Amino acid sequence: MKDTSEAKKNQAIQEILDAAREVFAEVGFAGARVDEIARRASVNKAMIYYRVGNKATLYSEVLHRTFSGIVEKLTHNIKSAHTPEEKIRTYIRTFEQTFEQHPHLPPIMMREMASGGQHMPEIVIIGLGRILNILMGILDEGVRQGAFMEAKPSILHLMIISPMFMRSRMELIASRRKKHARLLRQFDRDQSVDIGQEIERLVMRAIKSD
Amino acid sequence: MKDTSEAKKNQAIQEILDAAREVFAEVGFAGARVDEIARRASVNKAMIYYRVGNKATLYSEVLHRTFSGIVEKLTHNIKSAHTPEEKIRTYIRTFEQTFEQHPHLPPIMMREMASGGQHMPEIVIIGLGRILNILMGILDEGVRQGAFMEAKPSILHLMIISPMFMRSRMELIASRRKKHARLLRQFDRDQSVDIGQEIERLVMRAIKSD
Amino acid sequence: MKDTSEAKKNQAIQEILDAAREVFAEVGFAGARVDEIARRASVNKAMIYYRVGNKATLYSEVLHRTFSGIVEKLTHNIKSAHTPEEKIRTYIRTFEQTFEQHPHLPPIMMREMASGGQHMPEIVIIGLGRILNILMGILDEGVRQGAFMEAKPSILHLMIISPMFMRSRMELIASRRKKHARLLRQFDRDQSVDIGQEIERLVMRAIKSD
Amino acid sequence: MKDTSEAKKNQAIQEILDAAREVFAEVGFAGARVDEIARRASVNKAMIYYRVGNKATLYSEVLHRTFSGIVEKLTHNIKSAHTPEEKIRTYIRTFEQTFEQHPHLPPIMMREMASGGQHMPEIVIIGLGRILNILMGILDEGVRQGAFMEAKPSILHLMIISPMFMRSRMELIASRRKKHARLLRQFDRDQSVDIGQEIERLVMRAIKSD
DNA sequence: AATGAATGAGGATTCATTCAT
DNA sequence: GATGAATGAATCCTCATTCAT
Repeated sequence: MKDTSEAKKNQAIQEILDAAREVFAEVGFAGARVDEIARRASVNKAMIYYRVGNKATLYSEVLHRTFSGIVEKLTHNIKSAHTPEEKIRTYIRTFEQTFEQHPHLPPIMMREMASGGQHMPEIVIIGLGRILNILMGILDEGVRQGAFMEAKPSILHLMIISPMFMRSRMELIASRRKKHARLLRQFDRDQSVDIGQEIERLVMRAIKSD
Repeated sequence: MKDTSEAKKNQAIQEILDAAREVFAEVGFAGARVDEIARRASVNKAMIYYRVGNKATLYSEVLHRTFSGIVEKLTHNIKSAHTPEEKIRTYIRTFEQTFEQHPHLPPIMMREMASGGQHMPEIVIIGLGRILNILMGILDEGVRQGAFMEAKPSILHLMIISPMFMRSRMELIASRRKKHARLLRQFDRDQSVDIGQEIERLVMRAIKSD
Repeated sequence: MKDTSEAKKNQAIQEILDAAREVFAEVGFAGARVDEIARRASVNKAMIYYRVGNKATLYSEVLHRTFSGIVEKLTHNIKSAHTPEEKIRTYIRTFEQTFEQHPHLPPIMMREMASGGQHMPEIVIIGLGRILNILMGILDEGVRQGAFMEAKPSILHLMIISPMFMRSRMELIASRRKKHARLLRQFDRDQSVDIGQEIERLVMRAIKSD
Repeated sequence: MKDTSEAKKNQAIQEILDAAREVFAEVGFAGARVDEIARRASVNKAMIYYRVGNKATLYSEVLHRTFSGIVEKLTHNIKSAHTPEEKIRTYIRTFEQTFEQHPHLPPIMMREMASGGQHMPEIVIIGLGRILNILMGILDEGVRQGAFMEAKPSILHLMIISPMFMRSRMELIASRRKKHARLLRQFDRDQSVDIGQEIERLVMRAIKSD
């Protein structure tokens, strides 16, 4: 009995947060309407306040859930890689998979960055620090082994991550602007390529020692 | 007389658009308040409607002005470069300079991308096409001359542009979160480096033929 | 068995009404929150509706219990007094004691008066009539015996009762406004005096025949 | 031109504040509806926010205006009185007149007192201090001249003021409860008397030295 | 009997936009 | 032409009350 009601409650919360995530991803915090979130979650608007809280709480909760687990996944995946090169490839592919599985993450993150991370919970900042630490570790290891040239981890990180962010959005734009199909032909041609693969290829060439 | 009033009128419009650009850059379209724009432009709110139009018009106008001229500048700069390598370097540096001169451009662009380019005027899409064409031209030329490996222009473009977008935001976040200074130490260490230079170095290594 | 459950039920009702009285005294009917009452009574909110009824019922019930018994107590106390003077003194002291024992009564009464007695149950009006009748009886007796001057019972009643109401509130205000301690020094000096005693003294002087 | 618009603006503010005062007097802060205030002021609801501010500001403004000027009026009136006895009479009559002219004052004040003066602006507290100072001065003067007995000013003040507060409410209740006319006969009989006069009579007897 | 869940009906406040002069 | 005034339409949030078990 208790299990059922507990589960039902959690499901309601989950549905609310899913809807919220969707809406925040589409239109951002300021553009989001609590009514719309309620509609998509198929719950009464007051339910949102009852279960989760106000719009700001809703947003924090979404951010929190959106970014949690990434570092753990990354750490875990990299453990199975042995050489620095393999680790970099894993690094890239892990992010690629993450964004594929969580397509709402890039727009939310991009908007957060655009607004100077005003709502970004501490944990995300800390997570970012840990991610960069991991990358730095890999790069240092590679340099020590004579496999890599030196490279600035934060910039390399951005060269890996942000094209993926942008790419997912480019595809959305292209799909919405049939009218500009011809203009975006170049993109379309490239769309066939796996972005992760291309980034991997270029990054490896960029950092491998000669 | 007419000149004076015409000039005054244009100056008012300019001030409105400058204020609008600032506000849109900071908080996005949905977060922007017409009152705030009026306040920053030191004009009466009704003046905005009288001279420019409603919020949506204001935004289009800002987008239009924000992205105009970029292609021309790029084309012009690249003309002075001779080898494909020099042209790529110019390509990178031109964007770097553009973002330095127009710091509001990255947040606006990022939000636009996040929202699927809903408000993006046609001219921006077209401009993007032209930019990619330029890059494609340089790459093809490089390949023909045996200087470059093949590379997907759209992804390469994103690897150049988007780290610059993100980087400017990272700095903002770091400056606002003194508390996380230690966590962002890695960034700080890198902040001393010129991002354009590092991107240039990595990109050149990535695409140069062995 | 039945006794226990009956007792438990009554205790729940009592706790609800105590909490309600407290809340209504603090913030009035419109300001009271059913949630808050439930919280203070340590019962489930639905319990209030189940056991007592809606907010209005809750309030009537509180008013009813708050004012019940006063007339009886007054009648009873005055029975032990013999001379009109003693009776007046008893009248004053009985109210003083009542307000000491039921500190929530003055604020509730004051708000009721402020709102024109909209929620005042009939019984309170009737009780007031009886109280005034008692006072009138005492005064008439005193006049007949040559002990008192004539005086309007309703005004005399107010001169006795309402300063007590106000005084209890003044003390609350003074205790909350440490900042104005100096300004309220006059009050503080007087706070040491027993208000009942001072009222008694003044009232007796006012009505005693020369 | 400017005069007209300025006057019109002030009139709008005045009408809003008048309506607010009325509503706050009737149902208190928590019970007041901004919609209702707008309706009574015959202005658009947004106008209230534009001209005055939110509900809390509205209330402060009302309190401020309600209590301002009382001390000045009292001081002024008492200046024309010469003997301490005359001064006390003037004291009483001034309050009586004030409450007659501002019938909304008692309910607002009573509710404020009931709620522990939470919204009471500093100026009201200060004003109260000044009023008590005045009364204390009169009493001291009377005692020095051998005209008065000693009496606690704060209690005497309450014996003067609070019956007036209550009396005005009693009349309202009686007028609303035709049903209890018979029960309130005692009041009705007294209603013919001027309360100020009766208070004056009783207070003078109470404090005059024998 | 008891209670966690759910919600309709407000209620305060905001804001883009228009009006009137 | 320029602007203070005015407002309708949201939009967030609350709260008394009812429901379902």
